[in-house]
Amino acid sequence: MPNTATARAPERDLRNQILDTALQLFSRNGYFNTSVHDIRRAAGVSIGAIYHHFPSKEAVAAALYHDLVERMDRVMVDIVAAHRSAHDRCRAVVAALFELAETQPEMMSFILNAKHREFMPDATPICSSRPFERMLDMVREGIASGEIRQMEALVAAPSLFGGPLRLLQLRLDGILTVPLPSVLDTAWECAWRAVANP
Amino acid sequence: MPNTATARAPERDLRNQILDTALQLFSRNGYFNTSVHDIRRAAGVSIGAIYHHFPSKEAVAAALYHDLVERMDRVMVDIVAAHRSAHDRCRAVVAALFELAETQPEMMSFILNAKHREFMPDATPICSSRPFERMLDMVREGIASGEIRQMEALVAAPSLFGGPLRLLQLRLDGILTVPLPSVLDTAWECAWRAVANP
DNA sequence: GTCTATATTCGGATAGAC
DNA sequence: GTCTATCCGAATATAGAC
Repeated sequence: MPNTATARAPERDLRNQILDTALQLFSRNGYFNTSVHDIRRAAGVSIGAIYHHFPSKEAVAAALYHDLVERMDRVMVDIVAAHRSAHDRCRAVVAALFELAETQPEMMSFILNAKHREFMPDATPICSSRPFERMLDMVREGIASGEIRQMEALVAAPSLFGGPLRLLQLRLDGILTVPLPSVLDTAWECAWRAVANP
Repeated sequence: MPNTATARAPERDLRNQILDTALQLFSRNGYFNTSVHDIRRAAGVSIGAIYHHFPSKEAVAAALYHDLVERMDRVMVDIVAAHRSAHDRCRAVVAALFELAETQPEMMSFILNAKHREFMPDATPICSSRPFERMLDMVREGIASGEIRQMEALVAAPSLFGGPLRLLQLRLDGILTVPLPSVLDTAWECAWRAVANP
């Protein structure tokens, strides 16, 4: 039955097309300022198609959130595999975040700005998600190895990543007009000095 | 005419009562998850009273935003007047923010979390507001005086305040369970090391 | 100036054809 | 599986009494 093969590809394409469009609109206008009809129009699909693939508008946002967090997590896993020291791992994280913010600003905007508690039933703070947990683990190991000064990991982690993340926000908001990678060295030097063992 | 005196006080009370209630609901449930009827019920006033004092729900949020930014700005002005060096000023800012986050978490949550672009016509990024401009100015002066290392002020400022702000966020989200002032010394040491001239 | 009741718009979700 | 047309509830804002 060739129809299954021919049907499956567009089916998946359609779902991704809906998700891609929703990401753009959500990150640009916000979840509540985006109606399902807006998604329908921008994606060039029908309402029925959206409600065939997702049970509700909320589910679209939830699926999007899930996918993006998973992608972020894969980035973290790759970094842990590629580097050994806490210093190198954390620097790679900042570099990757900066790179992603330039190449996929909608994704970063959605993950960082979206208040998921506002449109998702299970109030999952973004900082409790797995990629952020992995960043916290990197810091913990850095403290254990002596690379990072002795202190609460819950204080060290935001002290290390808070600056770069804030900078990223400024970039997404259009306040910072130069590409993030061009300030990576300076930003990282500041971030690392904040917690490094002298 | 005594009625003007007796009427003016409750009139102003009512407006403030609406704003206080709106702040609580907005910061707890978000702007879009809060209906005017919710405000009406929680504030114990009528719909008519709300629409007498404000032309729209959006205007309630805008007035709230304006008031809170103004209060933040007064805090900054006082700090600038009370301290001389960039180090002391910036530390006082972080201390004040930590203190405010404990005593008035709704206010801080609204200012930091609310995506004002989503419900305010004039898309004013929070970082362009005057209190944040003043923080940037403190950093600029620190760079000029040599207290802070030579670098772009737009990189130094988030590097300095990003950590504390991130920590503040963790506290508001309930991830950090200890009061912020108890970690002020550690957090500030990290923040200042990030940018300080050695 | 404050209230109640109501109008109008709008968006999420469904039904049923194809 | 995808579409069009439609329903229903909710939320903002208004009208008009007191």
